[in-house]
Amino acid sequence: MVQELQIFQQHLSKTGRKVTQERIEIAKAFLSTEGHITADELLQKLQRSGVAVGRATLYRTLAVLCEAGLAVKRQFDEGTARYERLYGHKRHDHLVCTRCGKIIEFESPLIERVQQEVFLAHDFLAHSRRVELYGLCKECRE
Amino acid sequence: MVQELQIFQQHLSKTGRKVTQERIEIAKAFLSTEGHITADELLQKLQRSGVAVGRATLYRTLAVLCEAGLAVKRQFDEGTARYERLYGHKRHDHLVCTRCGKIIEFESPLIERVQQEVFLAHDFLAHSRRVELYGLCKECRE
DNA sequence: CTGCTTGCAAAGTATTTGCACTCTT
DNA sequence: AAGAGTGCAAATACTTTGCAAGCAG
Repeated sequence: MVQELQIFQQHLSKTGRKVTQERIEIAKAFLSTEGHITADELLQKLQRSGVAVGRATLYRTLAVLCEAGLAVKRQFDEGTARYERLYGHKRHDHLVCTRCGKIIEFESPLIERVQQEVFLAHDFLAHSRRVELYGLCKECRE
Repeated sequence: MVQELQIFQQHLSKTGRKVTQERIEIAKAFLSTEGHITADELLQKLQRSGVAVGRATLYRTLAVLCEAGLAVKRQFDEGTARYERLYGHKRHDHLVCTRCGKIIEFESPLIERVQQEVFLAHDFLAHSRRVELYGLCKECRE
């Protein structure tokens, strides 16, 4: 996380932005999170640690984190976006339990191949993908 | 489409709902659409044909169409939901151009297999999936 | 006639933006 | 000191809901 924080600060400077207390606090809170967090959850996490930042600043900083390549914004099938750490994480896809909301990450070399074939077949220049499998986890079936 | 309309009417009756003019008009407009339409696009389509229904009714009817298994609601990476016809359509996935927004449907038996393997490996009961590949189409690269 | 439906307008979410004030650089 | 950044509140975008009036069964 230390390394990510440095990247973040460098990114701020490099893009002519200022390294503010708020941005650092938000970045720290986000970078000490595993999994997939919503803006609101992150705000609550900050408030619990006694840090009070405005919602606007939160959203603005999350956008910068994405820009810096440290986060990705994802829309699962709720109405709300979730943010996921990117740095040092392997490319992966998601398995989601439709009852309890649990999200499991998985990797599949086979999907990589399918992806390439489809892009090739339709003459697309690959950019990214989103693969989500929805089902019921073991616990939720009991 | 005739068949789908019948299914819709049956579903309405079966669930103790009324077969109203509005519902029929909305269903007709939706079922005569190929591809992936937003609520707003559908509303405009209706207005162009001289049918004036309220937004609320539109949303309510789309929900019933989904319930009846004739439509699916999908969130692509915009903020807006899109509705897709389901009846008689093969299971497929989507290839999306990030510049022009074009959506191409494709099928891949290989993905079916990957899906089953992942569900098995994590002991999930399969429900559905969402696979979207994002890239630049040929036209948008020129 | 009963009560589900409709359309309007108001309320909800999630996120963005304008603006006066504050803090990095 | 200059101007980017902050928080608030208002604005936006999409969707849902309460309610009085309308229409299907």
